[in-house]
Amino acid sequence: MAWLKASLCVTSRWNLNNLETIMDVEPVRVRFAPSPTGRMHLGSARTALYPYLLARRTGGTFILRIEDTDQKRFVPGAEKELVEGLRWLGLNYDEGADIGGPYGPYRQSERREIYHQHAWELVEKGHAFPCFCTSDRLEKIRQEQLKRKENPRYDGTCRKLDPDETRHRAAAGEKYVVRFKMAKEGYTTALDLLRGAITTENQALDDSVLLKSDGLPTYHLAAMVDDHLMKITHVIRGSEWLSTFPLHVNIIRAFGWQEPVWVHLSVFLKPTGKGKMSKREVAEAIKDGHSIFITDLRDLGYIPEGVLNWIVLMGWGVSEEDVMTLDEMIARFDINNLTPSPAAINFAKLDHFNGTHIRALRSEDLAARIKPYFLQAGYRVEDVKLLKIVPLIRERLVTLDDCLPFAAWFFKETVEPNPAELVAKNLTASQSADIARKTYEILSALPEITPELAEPPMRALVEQLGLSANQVFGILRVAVTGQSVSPPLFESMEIVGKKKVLERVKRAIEMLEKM
RNA sequence: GCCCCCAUCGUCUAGUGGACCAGGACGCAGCCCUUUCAAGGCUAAAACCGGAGUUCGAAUCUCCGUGGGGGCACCA
Repeated sequence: MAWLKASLCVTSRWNLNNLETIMDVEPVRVRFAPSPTGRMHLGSARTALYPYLLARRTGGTFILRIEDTDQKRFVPGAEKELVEGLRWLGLNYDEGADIGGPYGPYRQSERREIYHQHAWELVEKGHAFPCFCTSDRLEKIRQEQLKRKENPRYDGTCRKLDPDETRHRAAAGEKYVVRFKMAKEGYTTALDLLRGAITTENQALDDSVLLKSDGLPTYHLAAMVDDHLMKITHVIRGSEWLSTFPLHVNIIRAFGWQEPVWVHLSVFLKPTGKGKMSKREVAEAIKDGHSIFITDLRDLGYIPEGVLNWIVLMGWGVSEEDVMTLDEMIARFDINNLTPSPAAINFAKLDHFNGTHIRALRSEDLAARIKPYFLQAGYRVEDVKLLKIVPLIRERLVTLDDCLPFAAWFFKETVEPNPAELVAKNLTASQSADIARKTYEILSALPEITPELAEPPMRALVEQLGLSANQVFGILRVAVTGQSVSPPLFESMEIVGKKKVLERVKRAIEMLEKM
């Protein structure tokens, strides 16, 4: 076990000031191995992110392997969504189901022969046995055991069968599964990087099925075989595998293989911290503009930088600066600093990180990212104009689609102010109309409308009328933008242009006069 | 029921026996800035699950409770 302990000290504790001087010892080979049985959610994204970071940190290899050995639960579009999600997040893999690699195939359904061979290797070695028990019989004894308040487990019937007899029955075409022959006595100790040694009594372990009667392997066999064949050095997976961890270690030892470093990640809990999110709660989150699904998050206007920063910190703590790009995460990541405790999802924090990363985007970048939202809403978008708008709305966006309420009006020929909103606070409609007329005079006298030219005379007007800037500018804002909340007024008017601004003020005057 | 894992502000976390009357972040509250909405700045409130041990000294180590999570399939 000494070698394992030594290999656990992969990195030293990082220090902000000498990041560059710290080098990890060995390039790792790590994998993200989802099963295409559902949608890609936050948990999957994080179980992909950590190995990705470790791979990039150590100059290693990140692999995507598809674990599709359950034909019953297979969901057609799932693999596509997985790949799409990873690409969107920027977690590019070096070897994988759709791109190949030296250890392929990377889709388990295409490796059937390999598992069959390995299952029988274990049988020949005396570590596994073919089992001919029917599901009906198994179910019956399970019920009986439950009735007797015993733990349901395989009763060992076929374990006692003569090896030659079983070989012949199997060869003759009789349906069978291959079960692992678990030691009946002693203990199994397995080492998890985050939790230390985990010891289990062997008698608590079952003779688990390795190869199903349809010829496909269970996870237990397939994952162990593939991790070995694909030379995986660190297995980073969800804590749902903790209970079968001893089994897996036993399988690897039965083959006589070297163990990888094991890291079992915690689960994500619902926002209250009590339990996992239910179907209903997932649906409610979506109504609220949030989601646990990666492609939903994308469609909701979240950016990969924000999502990544959010999930990377659910299970990994940094003491000070916590806003990071993917590259910064790579530079700072230390697998030894992951936390083993479950984390509650906090969407408010996602909003915070998303807004923060949006603000950090270069104007051209942000413009390119929000342009589709305007297009989709049916607006004609001129890039030059869009680029001028971006600095005005940048710090107001929490999600990309917030660009619509703030800036869609820029692309409209005319705006439709709500007459009631045109009336300034604590003033009458006719008083407001009067202010609007004075505003019109000031603005029309200007050669063009820029903040430098327009703001001083407008401030003077506010002063002269003895009103608040809020009252005077408010009328103008609603008149020009058609809404009471907008980007900064004078900068906005500059983009709209003098001609349109005057048209709109004129229209507002008319509306106010009619009230 | 049995097995395994986890436990620091409401939430994510820092903390690896003395540097901790516990640090950062989100959120919340107040103030400043301010043409709306934001952003930004400042300030505040807010935690070591409980009980026994070990030790000169415990958030940190051990045990027992309690709470939470995961598993007990020819699912992953």
